[in-house]
Formats: sequence, structure tokens, C-alpha cells
Amino acid sequence: MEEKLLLIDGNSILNRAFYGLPEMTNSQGLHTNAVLGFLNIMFKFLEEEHPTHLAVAFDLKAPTFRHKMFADYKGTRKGMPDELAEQVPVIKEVLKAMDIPMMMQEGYEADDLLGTMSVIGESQGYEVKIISGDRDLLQLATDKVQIRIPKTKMSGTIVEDYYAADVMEKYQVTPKEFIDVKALMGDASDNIPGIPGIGEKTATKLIKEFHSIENAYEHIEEVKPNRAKNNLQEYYEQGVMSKELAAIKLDCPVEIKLEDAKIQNIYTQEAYQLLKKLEFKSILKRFDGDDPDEFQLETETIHDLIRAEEIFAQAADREQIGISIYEENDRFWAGLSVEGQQIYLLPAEGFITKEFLLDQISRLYVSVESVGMMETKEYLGELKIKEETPSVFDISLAAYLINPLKSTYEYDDIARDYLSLMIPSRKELLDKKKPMAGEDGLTEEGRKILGMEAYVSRTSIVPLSRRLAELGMMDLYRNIEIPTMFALYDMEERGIHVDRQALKDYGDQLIGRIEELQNMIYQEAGEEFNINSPKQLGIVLFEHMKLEGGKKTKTGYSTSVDVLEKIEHLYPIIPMILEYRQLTKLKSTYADGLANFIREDERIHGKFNQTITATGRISSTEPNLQNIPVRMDLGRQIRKVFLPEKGYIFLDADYSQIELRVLAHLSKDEKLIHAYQENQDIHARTASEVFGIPMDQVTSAQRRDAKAVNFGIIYGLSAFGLSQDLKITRKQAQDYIDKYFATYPKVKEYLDREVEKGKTDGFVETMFHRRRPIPELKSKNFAQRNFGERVAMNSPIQGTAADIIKIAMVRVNVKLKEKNMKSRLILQIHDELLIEAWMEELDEVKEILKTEMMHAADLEIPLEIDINTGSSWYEAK
DNA sequence: TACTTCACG
DNA sequence: ACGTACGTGAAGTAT
Repeated sequence: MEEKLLLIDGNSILNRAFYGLPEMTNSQGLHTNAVLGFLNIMFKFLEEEHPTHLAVAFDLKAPTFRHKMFADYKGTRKGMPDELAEQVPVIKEVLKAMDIPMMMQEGYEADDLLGTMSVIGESQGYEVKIISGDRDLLQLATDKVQIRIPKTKMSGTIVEDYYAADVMEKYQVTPKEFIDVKALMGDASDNIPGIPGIGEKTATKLIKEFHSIENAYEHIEEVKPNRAKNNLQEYYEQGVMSKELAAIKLDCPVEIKLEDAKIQNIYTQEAYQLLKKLEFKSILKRFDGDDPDEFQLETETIHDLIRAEEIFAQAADREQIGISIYEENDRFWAGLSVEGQQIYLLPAEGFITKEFLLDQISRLYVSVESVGMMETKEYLGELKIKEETPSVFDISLAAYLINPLKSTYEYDDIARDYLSLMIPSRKELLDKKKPMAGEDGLTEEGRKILGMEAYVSRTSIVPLSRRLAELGMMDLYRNIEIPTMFALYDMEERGIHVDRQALKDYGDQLIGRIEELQNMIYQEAGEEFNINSPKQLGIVLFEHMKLEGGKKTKTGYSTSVDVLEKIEHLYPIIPMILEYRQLTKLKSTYADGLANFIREDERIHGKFNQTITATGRISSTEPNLQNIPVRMDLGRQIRKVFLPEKGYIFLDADYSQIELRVLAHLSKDEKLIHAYQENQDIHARTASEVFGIPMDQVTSAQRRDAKAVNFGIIYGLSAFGLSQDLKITRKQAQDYIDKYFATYPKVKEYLDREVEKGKTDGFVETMFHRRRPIPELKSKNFAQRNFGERVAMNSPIQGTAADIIKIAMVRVNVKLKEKNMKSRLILQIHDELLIEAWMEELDEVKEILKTEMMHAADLEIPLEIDINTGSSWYEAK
């Protein structure tokens, strides 16, 4: 077999990887994206090329000979960011562990070492491949030496390949002449001065003609553009020196020999351990054979009723146990972790029925101190655990409170973060569409997943509890989140009644107008196209029709409302598009979308998610019942199809400006507090203060502007954002903001204080100690940091409001149940509760709502609510 | 799968 | 000179 040498430009590839991948750390907080990217690239080429030899070149840290040549060298190359710098020793450690030789030598750059090594390789008859992100290396290309430049594009990595002929084709000069081209044009980032006035084009032209700087100089009279001729004459010395700088050395005294680069076994134990610490699961998979200390569970599948009873009896006197459940169609399995690595898998079959298992598990909640389970809410219906059961320990909720920024809280994440245990994820195990269960019961993967989930659910109880206690969140967890979980379950279970036919009629009534609009739009545009495609729409409007106000976004023209509204009065097509958009939204998302979720009981049972938002709010999906139209009348009409059951009436209560009230409380601003204690119209009051006019002279426009400012404050406002919202100049917006803060000075102080806290502590928290980490505040990116500041201002306000309504929601729900009332809580929309009230209980329920909502938190100002009744959601709002 | 748009608080 | 209001979810198109 022919020998093949793969050479990697270490710094260059590491650099590319760093900027090509999103920020990423392992659980110890070590940045790892560049190392992962490097290894992925390396493995990609190992697989593609199957080289027999491999070496990686690195620059040494100290500025090298080449850079020192210039007195004004002060680090024209910006120092690398810390996040990258800390990864340099790491990749070296990994390579060392893999027995891959590294070339690093004082006084020589990686380029020189690569060049020298490629020459040696070629002279020995090796095929040579050089991997780099740097085009300068193209001068090394020959018939046998190929330069491969990987580029991370959106659609994966693409590689540009260059043998000598490819360089010729693309740059019209030979690889050797490439040096002269670079010497002529110079390179600021490499501190190569070049010759003034000669850029890429002239340089290429000259070298194409004369093949070298020296030859061009000898034929100086023939050098064409006059400017080039004169400058070449005047700066010839500098050109020659530049050439020396641009030329990669091919004769370094390299310390390693070719045979040292022979690939042995890179899958070493040391490398494995290192990669494990880095948490590179995808790379670990390349190591075959079993990890000697891979985590193993001992699984016993229970088919015998007597044995099952034995096991449940044994579990009953433990402090912690872990449960996992899996259901598919009518089949049911439970996983149980009682001690050590022992897992019991209990399929419901034969004498062991699902009812038996659920009953046994429910009993464990009574006898065991803590029963750990993930996503407990999904099983509350079957388990029949009472709200006040102290042994309920929901792993997902605990992990969410500790870090609400994660997108998932799966068992492998929890194991990594709280048990320092790397185990295969559900996604990895079920990778190639492998099922959890087959004809003969659980598959191998299914057993593993159920086992690990039960194991993690038991063993993480202690570390999670400890962490919650450390962070002062035990009360929040016990008294707010766990009870909220029960309330959400109840709401999901109850659902909301929808008139199926009325919903269909609503949708049908839209169709006519939509078609009409569509034809009118085609007419105006003079062509037919897909109006739903922002891309096509943008081209039709701003190119074909040449409307003004185009451009925006990287992918094309923006066609969003605020862009279109600006030109709404100039072109008749614009209002048509806006109306078309509105109607198709109502049709597809609401009329058709909601219809798909109406169940047999004529009710929609949406899901409420408790571990999604960064601030502590809940979210609603399948369908989203928290964004049913209300602002525009046509959309609002859809609420007429949400109806109470016979004998019931809707009761809707929402907090009046809860976030501003929370702000008043948290900031302790006297003026704001006073205004609320007097129950004044806060927006009018703000307008009066900001514009310096008496309350009774505030115009509706002034009130509207003041309202926008009040909202802006909550969002961590910026002059830009406010100006966009109010369609005023930034100067005016800034003026409003200044005046606002002059009026409510404590608000300003409070917001500044929160930003400061965020910066020093790395997080901010609500009145009830819910915390939101803000990693963005440490970002070196200006925009990111600004975002972090706004988050620091907004999260405690939005989060405290979320805490308060959770408390109210729980109390209302519990009270109605305790009193055995027929009335029931069915929806929560952030600051609003919707109750399907039994007609005869109406007054009592109203009282409960008022009391519980107004007294959910003890603030310096009263919490007010608006309350309405109606025979549809439309009427009740 | 990413992006854009738009519905809500 | 950056590039933005805070928090969500769903639908549709383009990749």
C-alpha cells in the first residue's frame, strides 16, 4: 500500500472550529467547541484519506521571527479570546494521548514545519495531504501534495482541494509564484508590507507575465501600469523582503522523523478518559470495545407476582426510590430503582396488571420518604397521588429551578450535571428509529432507558435537594412548583369545551374573503405567486413592482407588518396583503389548527409546560391556548366558540398591570407606590408627570405614549426599542426615558441595581428566589451583553409576577376542590385565570378568585383584578 | 432544520 | 460602531 501523510495545521483548524461552532462547555465550565470541531475535522479526514502517517503542527506562543522583523509590531493580530486560548493546551493533551506527533519549534511557524514535512514526505514518495484553513499554504501544493481547506457552511462542511494544477486554475499562477503574488500585494494580518499600490489584481497580472519579482524588476521597463512600475522600482527591496516573509520555509530542522508520524493506535485508554472528561459523546462512540468503567445497570425483569410483591415490600422502607414509567398503546412498563445499580423492570402482563403496578407505586408514595420521578405530571392521573403528599419529588422540576435555561431535562443531562455520570441518552439509544418496545416486550434500548431513568430518578434526589437548599429555592420548589404541577394537571385533564361546528363555520366564513384578497393581490402585482412566501412576496413587491422601503435581513427583503405599514397608504396592494396575512393566520393556526385538537368529549385538552420558560412562566402547547386572538375584533370573534358546559358560566379574572405593580414594590419608588395606593390610572399619571401637565389634561395620545414607556421599562427599555414602538425618533424616545427616570428615580436605581447584581452574581432572582442565570452578561459581544442587561431588568419583574399567579392559581384550584365545588379552573394565561363556574356557585367563586388573587403576595401596594362573566370566552373577557 | 411572520401576556 | 425592546408557540416556506 502506498504511504500517505496527513498534515494538519493545528492553530488554523482550531481557530476555524472555534469560530464555526457555537459556544459550548463541559459540565465543569471548560470551553470545548474548538476542540470538538478540531477532532471532528481530523476524524473526517482520517476516514476520507486513510493516511498511514499523521502529524499536527502548532505555532508556539511567542511572536516568531517573521513578526519581529517589524518595529511597529504590536500585535496586529488580535490576541485570541480566552475561550479559545484555554482550549489550546486541551487539544494538545488530546493529541498526545492519541500518540499523534505534534510539531512545535521555537523560531518556526506551523507553516514552516508543515512545508518542511511535506517536502520530506514527497521526497520519500509519500502522498501528502495538508489540512488548513489558511490559503497561504497553497504555495506548498504540488502534484503529490494536496492542500485541503475545510469550510463550515450551513449545510455541513465543504472542502476546497488544491493540487498544483488547481492552484493554477483558480489563481492563474503556480504555487511557487503564489509567493511572489503575496509578496507584491502584501498581507496586513501577516505583517507583510508588500509593494504600495499593488493589489491582488496587479500582482497576479505581473507574476503571470514575469513569474517572479526579481524577473519583473529585471524587465522593469516592460512592467505595464506606470504606478506599478514606479513603485516596484522604488520599493523593490521591500518586495524582496516581503517575499522572504511570504515564503514558507522548507528546510526547518524538524525534530520529528517521518516514521514517528506513523499512525499507531489513536484509540488509547488515555484518550478515552480525556474525551470522557470533555464529554464528547459522539467522538467516544468511535472507540470500539466496552468502556472498562462504563456505567452498567443490573436489570431484573419481573414476571412473577410473588417476586413483584417482594420487591415492592423491599422498596417500601427506603428513604429514596426512583420510578420510571413507559406506556405504548395498551402496554405498560415500570422501572424501579431501590438500591445500587439494581433495576427492576416490571411489565404489566399475566398476574402483574397495570392496576397492580400503579397501586403498588402509589403506596410507595406513602411509605417512602422521597419518590423520584421525571415529568411526574404526566402520570398523576394514573397514580392518584394527593396534592399534599410530601414524598413527591419531581426530578425535572428540581433541575429546571436550578437552571431554567436548559432546553431539555432528560435523564442523561441530570446524570451528567448532578451525578458526574456520562450515560447514553434516549436519543442516542433510539437513534436509528429503534423502538422502545417490540412484539416481545421492551427492546434492549427500551430496557436501558427505563432502567437509567429510574436509577437517575433515585440517585439525583439528594444532590438536587442539596442544590435547591443551597440556592434557597426549597420553599419555591415545595410550596409553588410542586403544587403548580398538580394544578396544571387538573387543567389539562379538564380541558375547555369548544363548539366544533361554530369553529368550522368561523373558518369557512374566512375562505371567501381570503380568495377574494388573493385575486386582488395577483391583479395588483400583475402576476401570480405564493403570498405566504416572504421571499417571493419581497421580490414581487420590491423588485418587480419596485415599491420603496425595501431591504432588510440577510436572506432578502423583510415583509413584516411594521415594514409594510410604513407604505400602507402609498400602495393599494399593501393593505390587501396585511388583511390576507391576518385572515390566513386565523384560518390556519386557529380555525383549522384548533379543530385538530377537539377530542371526543368536545373539549380541547392542551398541555401546560412547566419547565420551558427562562422566567418561570408556564407555556401552553398542543394547542397553545395562551395566544388565542383578542386584540383585533375579527380574531377575537374566535373566542365565541369556547363555551362553558351546560349549567356553567365562564368567569375570567386578570390582574391589572401586575408587572408594573411588582416593579413598584421591588423598586420601592414612592411616587409609583403612591399612585397605586390611590388606585390612579397609572399610564395617565405617568403622562402627567413626564409631560408636566395636570392629570385631567392628559390627552389620549399622551396616555398611549406613557403606556408604551411603562411597558418599555419592564422590558429593560432602550431608546431604539421605544422609538420603534412609538414611531418617533430615538432622540425623542431618549427624552421620554430621561423624564421617566427623573419622575421615578427609585425605579432607575432599582434597575441599575439588578444589572449590577446580574454582573457580579451571574444571575438575578424573583421575590420568591426563583433565579435566572444570565451568562450573556459575561459575553464579549456588545449586543449579547446589552441583551443580558435587559434580561437582568426584566426577569425579576416578569418572574415575580409569574410566581404570584402560580400561587393564586394553586390556591384557587385547591379551594374549589376542597369545597367540593363543581366550578373548575381551566386555563391560565400568564396574568389571567379562566374558570368554568357552576352557575349556582358563581358568587362564591368570584369571592374565592378575588381573595386568592389579591392576597397571593404581600406587596406594598394592593393587587387589583378585573373580573368578568360570560356565556363564552368572548363575553367573559 | 432554519427562518420569517404573527398570535398572545 | 455595534443592533435591540421581555417572555412564549405554530404555521408555512425554503434549504
